[in-house]
Amino acid sequence: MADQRYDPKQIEPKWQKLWASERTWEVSNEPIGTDERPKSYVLEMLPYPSGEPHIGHLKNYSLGDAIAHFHRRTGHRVLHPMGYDAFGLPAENHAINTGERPRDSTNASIAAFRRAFNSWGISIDWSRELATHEPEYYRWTQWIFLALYERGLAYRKEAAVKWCPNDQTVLANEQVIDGRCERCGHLVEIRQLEQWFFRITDYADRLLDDLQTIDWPEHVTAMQRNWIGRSAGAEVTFRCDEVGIDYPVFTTRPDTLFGATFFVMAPEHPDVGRLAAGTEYEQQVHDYVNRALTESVEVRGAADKPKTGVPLGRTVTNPVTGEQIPMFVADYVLMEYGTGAIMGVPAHDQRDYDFAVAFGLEIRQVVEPVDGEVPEGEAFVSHTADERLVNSGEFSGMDAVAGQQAIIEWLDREGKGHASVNYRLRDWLVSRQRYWGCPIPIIYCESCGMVPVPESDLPVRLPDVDDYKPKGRSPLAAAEDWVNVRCPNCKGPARRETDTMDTFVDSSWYYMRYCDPHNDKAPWDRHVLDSWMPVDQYIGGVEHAILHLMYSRFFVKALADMGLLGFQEPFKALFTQGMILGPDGVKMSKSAGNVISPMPIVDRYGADAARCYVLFIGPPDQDAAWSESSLAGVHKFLGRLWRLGDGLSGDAGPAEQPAGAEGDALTLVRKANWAIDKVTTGMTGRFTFNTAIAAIMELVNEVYHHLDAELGARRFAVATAASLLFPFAPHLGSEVYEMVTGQRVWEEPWPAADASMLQSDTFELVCQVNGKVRDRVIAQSGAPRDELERLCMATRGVQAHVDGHEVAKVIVVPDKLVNVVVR
RNA sequence: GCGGCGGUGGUGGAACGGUAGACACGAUGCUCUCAAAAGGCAUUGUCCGUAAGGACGUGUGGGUUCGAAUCCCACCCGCCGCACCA
Repeated sequence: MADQRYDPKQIEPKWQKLWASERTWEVSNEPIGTDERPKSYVLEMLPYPSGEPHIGHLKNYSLGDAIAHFHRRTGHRVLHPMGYDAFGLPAENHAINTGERPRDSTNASIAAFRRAFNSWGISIDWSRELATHEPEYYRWTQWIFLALYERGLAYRKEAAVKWCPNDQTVLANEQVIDGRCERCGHLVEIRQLEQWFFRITDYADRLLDDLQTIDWPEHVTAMQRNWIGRSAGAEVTFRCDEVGIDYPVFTTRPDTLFGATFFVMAPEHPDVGRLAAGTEYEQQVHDYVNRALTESVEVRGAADKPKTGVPLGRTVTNPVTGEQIPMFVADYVLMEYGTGAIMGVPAHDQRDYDFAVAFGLEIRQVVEPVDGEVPEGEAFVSHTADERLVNSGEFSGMDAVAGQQAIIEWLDREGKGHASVNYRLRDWLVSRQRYWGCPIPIIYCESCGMVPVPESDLPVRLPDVDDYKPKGRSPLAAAEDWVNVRCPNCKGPARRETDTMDTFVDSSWYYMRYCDPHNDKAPWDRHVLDSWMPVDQYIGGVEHAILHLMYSRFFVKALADMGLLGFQEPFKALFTQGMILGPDGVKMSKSAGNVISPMPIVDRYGADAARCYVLFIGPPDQDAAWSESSLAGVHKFLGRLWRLGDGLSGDAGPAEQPAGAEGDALTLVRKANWAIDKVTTGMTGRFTFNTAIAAIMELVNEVYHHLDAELGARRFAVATAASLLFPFAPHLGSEVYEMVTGQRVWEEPWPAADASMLQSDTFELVCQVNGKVRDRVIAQSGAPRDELERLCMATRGVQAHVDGHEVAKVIVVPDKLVNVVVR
């Protein structure tokens, strides 16, 4: 072979320049003439520009780019854009620490990402690039906020909200992990504050039901189902005659209503003080409530916390038994779920059981298994049709499922309750007391009250400030020139809203802006939007399973209801990539000291090797540890392909499959077609790029083993390898394809496997005795069953194990194996 | 506790119910070379055996089947999400 070497530093910039100057990956919103190719929108989650890109970005965009290239070459008009999720706390904290303005550090990081994407050769339509911190973008974020506001989907309300004392801002429920701030890890406090919310709970049912219409990984839809937390049951009214008030409770087990022997309210319930007033427990209740309110989210929420509580000194009426049952206040009841009060059914709820034991309350069994025992010392919580109601008046004897229905109907007739559904999902808290975010376009007027900024005044620009330090209110509040405005209505003195939006608002619609990125009349033209959306393949990390992916679904549904778009789901298919762990198998982090940066890797081995390696490392949806030696192996493989191409470069010609190939040539032609089939299958569905690349390696190995095969066959095999490799290693794929054929590989259609070449004339017949392989023999493809049986029985290995035994049965699987069953 | 995912050589991982371990890393040997780098070729699940060959092997225990890593049941272990949600 020639003594030249594969040199990515020569090859990669050459192709990058060509693609940039020819704007190869740009796609028009108005296809010219007779372009009737189907559209395909391939999108990776946009990066958050903070510092330099890391190895996870390389994997994310290598995955998406491979899919985009495959779709292009299989006849699609592919939209594959890029942008930056530019607002956010890290840039602001960086500013507090260093004094560097968020805008400057963010723009520097964006430049680093742009450089990286170019040096990796990602096929991006750069004409659609956007960043969420630019007024041209956030003008429309504000516009959407106001559209939600007009329809009552954005509202301001005082509520008990989660507050991070370190970041000095409120957080959405979704941003609190185990009682701690997801960003900084500080314990979160509860504060009673007036804040902005989006009414996502209005969409709970649709967000749940429509999960069935999208092709997402099971674990992600499961997480969303879980998070929405829909429970069906009943609302049942318990009346407190002493004060003359009805207290509804929510229960998923109305069939156990006859077993409700006490009643519990959350410490935050507004009636707790009034109910206890004048009773012997007044002081105790007061103290208990105060203590509960000051407890941290983490302590209060601990599942194994012993049950505590205080009697209220009052009773309510159990609506089915008519009994007076005692009322309590206890912190295991949460104000934010259901009605903030529960019926206590100790026999059939473990928490109620624990409470009843602690307070010596009656435990009354009202459901029993048809056969089997009720467990001792714990609640019997099972709920199936194999269980019967007992001690339940007219409902006794019914099975638990039917009994539940019957009791709901009875409650409905008597006006004491009705079927009801509850959700765990809370409304999305979107306001933040921080600087580096999209300003909320609302003005507070002394006489007109809350006034939306008129559309003609958008965007409300984020002003420059000098002090980013959080002080419990937005740093914007100090920008007096900006804050003080005239009321758009009455022209009187007014003040701007100084909170900014959660950055998840920005990223809830960016994928739509890509479709019509330069529109300055509207966030998008609906016809253009509907022609590209929904995203056909979305690719990103699983860490957004709930936050970004649910907020975006909510946005699309809300905007669809306004007639602004004509689809119900933003992301038709989702792929969640696994993480790349450090060489030690531990998640990469500065503290673990195991961070692998993509830039030196690309510099040393080339972008193609880096891209192929992160795809070859394992199934792309699974985590995998970094291995430099495996990366070197991939680099070696690329060099092997390059040398084959180099060797054929003097004989460049069409890469057609040679007709009538025989011997070595036929072997190569078959292997090439086998690889086409393998790679094509791997590109669809599960994205098994690791095995696709392995198939190309096999093809390349096969060429090395048949270097004497005739030129046409070698050229076909090498060109095919380059063509198949192109989505993973676009520079080398282009280089080798050009060396061998003189053509541009990305302008070639994706190769189609020749079905007649996928099967050979003969095959190796596996000969088993009692399911164990005892021999192998070459047989003609398509040979009849009796012929295969005869061949198998004649082998030495089979005879040795059949000898002296009675043949009970022979199983023949044509073109595969024969299994002789002996006794 | 609820929901989801996983457990295969020294390592990463392959395997429509049909040859377990493709491909790659690592290791060993050979080769090219004055030499090295780089390359090429070969071997490589474990155990017994010089070999032919055999036995054992996909977390554990059962089951279905001519045949199970794959399907079913019961467990064990690990990871992820949710969780005093009534």
